[in-house]
Amino acid sequence: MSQRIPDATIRRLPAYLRWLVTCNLERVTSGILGQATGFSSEQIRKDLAYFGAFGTRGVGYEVAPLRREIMRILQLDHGIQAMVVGAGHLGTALVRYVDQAQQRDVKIVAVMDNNPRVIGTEVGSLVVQPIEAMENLIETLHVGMGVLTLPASAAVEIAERMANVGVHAFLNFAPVAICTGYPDVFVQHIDLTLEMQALSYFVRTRQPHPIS
Amino acid sequence: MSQRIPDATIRRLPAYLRWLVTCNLERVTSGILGQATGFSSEQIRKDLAYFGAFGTRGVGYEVAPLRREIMRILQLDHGIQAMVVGAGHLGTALVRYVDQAQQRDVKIVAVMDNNPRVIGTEVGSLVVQPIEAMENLIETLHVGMGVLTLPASAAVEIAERMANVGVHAFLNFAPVAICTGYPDVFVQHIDLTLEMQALSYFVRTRQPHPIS
DNA sequence: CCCTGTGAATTTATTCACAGCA
DNA sequence: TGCTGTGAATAAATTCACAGGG
Repeated sequence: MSQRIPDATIRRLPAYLRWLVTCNLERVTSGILGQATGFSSEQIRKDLAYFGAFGTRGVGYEVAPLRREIMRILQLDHGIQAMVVGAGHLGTALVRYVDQAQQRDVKIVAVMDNNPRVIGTEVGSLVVQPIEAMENLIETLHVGMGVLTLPASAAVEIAERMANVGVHAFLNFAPVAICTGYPDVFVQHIDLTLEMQALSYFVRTRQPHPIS
Repeated sequence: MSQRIPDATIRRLPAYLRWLVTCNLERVTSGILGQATGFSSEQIRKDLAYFGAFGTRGVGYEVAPLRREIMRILQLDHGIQAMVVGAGHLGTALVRYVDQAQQRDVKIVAVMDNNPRVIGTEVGSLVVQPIEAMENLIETLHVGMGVLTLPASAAVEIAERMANVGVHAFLNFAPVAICTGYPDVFVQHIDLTLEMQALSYFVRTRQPHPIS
């Protein structure tokens, strides 16, 4: 029954989940969910089947239990505390953005910086804390996720320090590869300028489309 | 010689490129480049081999020609103009972030919004323009890439309008699937809250690591 | 001997096709 | 009949293993 769930599936689950919490339906079919999220219906059925038979044949899936199950799988059912390190443009934007998205499952509980001019200023509902307090705050606030929005030069050292006190998961916006010595630390790298460069490959000739 | 270059390779090229422009070396081996960017050396050799034999056996790769070739592949050699639509937290942060990253290859040339209170304000070196001017600006500024940092409700319609006047590539931060009718439009979806949710799967038990 | 280039093997992911149940 | 669940087929990506040139 319980085989390993592929990474690709895990990365799709949050997209399903968001639609499920906003859809205002009691039941849904893989076709509808696929339409809404941009994946194929087979893919969705296969993904959902990894964690048991939730659908009823001929009908579809009950939204509420499906939603609960995805939250359980993603470990969102008891909430995750995240810490943003680096209160520059990106860091502050991220805090405010997540703040206003009203997420209850993943919550940003602290913003750190090492610039004395920034420490103490308000960002959304938080106050920027000095980097020296990092280890203590991670401990007391039960931080399980690190969001790195700082310069490449500092990112590696900070990640190492966070990993040392038990942070296993990172969202890294710094333009550098993070390699803590720990094998079970997971780093998701997002580099906005790299994304744009890769995208540029797909730009090709700039021609107005015929209205089909 | 010229078989199709896989998508996965294209997405890695920008990471190689960034290291190549900052490394201050004349030659580099696949091992060194791999160490620096976090990929395996075999992978790098395979990637680079897709666009011809650039290395010399026993020695490595000449940095300058390799750099030029990657830029050519990614179509970064003649520059790409991008337009950011939505001057909220994320949009403004993105503009300032890319501004200060001093990118010459992908350049943000315009920021649009529909809020009269925001139109006319400065964001980095740009002034926020009204959404009505979008089609005209895309034309006159030769915009080839759209960056969508606006609410889900507006994103689909805006993308459609942009595609109609020839924008083929989108970086979509809005929490919604973009489906223009056009098959050759490429949408890269980035959803920061979804990334954090997927990451939460990897948080598991929060235990300090033993210093190994 | 070192490091590239590349077929072959393997792993991973997606799509197909259809059996089975409401 | 409609939609799920799933093995089988296919495709894509990665890793292995080593031949071959400098």
